[in-house]
Amino acid sequence: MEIHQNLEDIKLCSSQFVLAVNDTMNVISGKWKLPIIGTLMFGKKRFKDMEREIPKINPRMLSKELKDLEANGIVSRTVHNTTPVKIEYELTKSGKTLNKVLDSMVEWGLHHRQIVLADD
Amino acid sequence: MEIHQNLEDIKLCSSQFVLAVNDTMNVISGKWKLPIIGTLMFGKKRFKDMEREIPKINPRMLSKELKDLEANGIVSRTVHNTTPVKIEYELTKSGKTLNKVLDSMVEWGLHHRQIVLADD
DNA sequence: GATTAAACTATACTTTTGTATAGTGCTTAA
DNA sequence: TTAAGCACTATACAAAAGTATAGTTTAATC
Repeated sequence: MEIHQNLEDIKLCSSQFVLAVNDTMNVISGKWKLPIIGTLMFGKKRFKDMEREIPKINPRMLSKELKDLEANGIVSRTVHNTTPVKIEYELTKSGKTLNKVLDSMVEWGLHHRQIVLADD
Repeated sequence: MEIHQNLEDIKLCSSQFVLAVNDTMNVISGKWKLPIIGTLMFGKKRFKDMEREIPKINPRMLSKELKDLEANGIVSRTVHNTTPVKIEYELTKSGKTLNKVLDSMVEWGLHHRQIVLADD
């Protein structure tokens, strides 16, 4: 009986892990999410700034992805009550902690490149 | 002059980082890559085993993704000279080290969930 | 008064990704 | 000898993701 309970615990735990990985994947997958998160790592930005800084992105995609990132709690959008209004996007706390994931990806990517080159 | 050289170094370095992240993303993105890598984390598997273990995957996708992962040096395919032939897939060294990336994703995902739930 | 800038939105389209379903060639077990 | 298992492949299709291009609204600038 106890063994079964533990098995259930393990299943529950590993399914939590799967959910967590999926959450992370959803946040960073797609062609433009990482470039956007990347520029915001250097600080607040306005829409037009990002359009200029991210090569080849178009406003439709930028708008769509920013909404997505906002809905997922990665980016916050602030409207400043000036005339004309100034709108700024920045990473949330959660958004900033994504750098740990990115770091592990940089590390793996560099390491993997070395191995692949060594094999040829 | 030296300052310029350093700036160039920084650009070169950060572009290496971007390439590394992209490599990692390419390896894990798509609907089926992580489920496949996930089952192989528990050891060698045959095609049919994986088809059974990964819910809802179809053989076309499994075949396609395995080829992709093999081409990227994440999975190796071994043909055993028995009759009938037995084919086994397993993670390469590089494939196994992906667990570090996955761990960071689990950690971020769990953490992010807590924050999102706390905000509601 | 015309032009420019910010912050987007709308429409139509192409490409990529994934699904559904059936079929092939080989081998062994009933 | 018929059926069933393995390791896939083939074809057609649907859905998701991304692109191209133009247009809107509000305000500031020349």
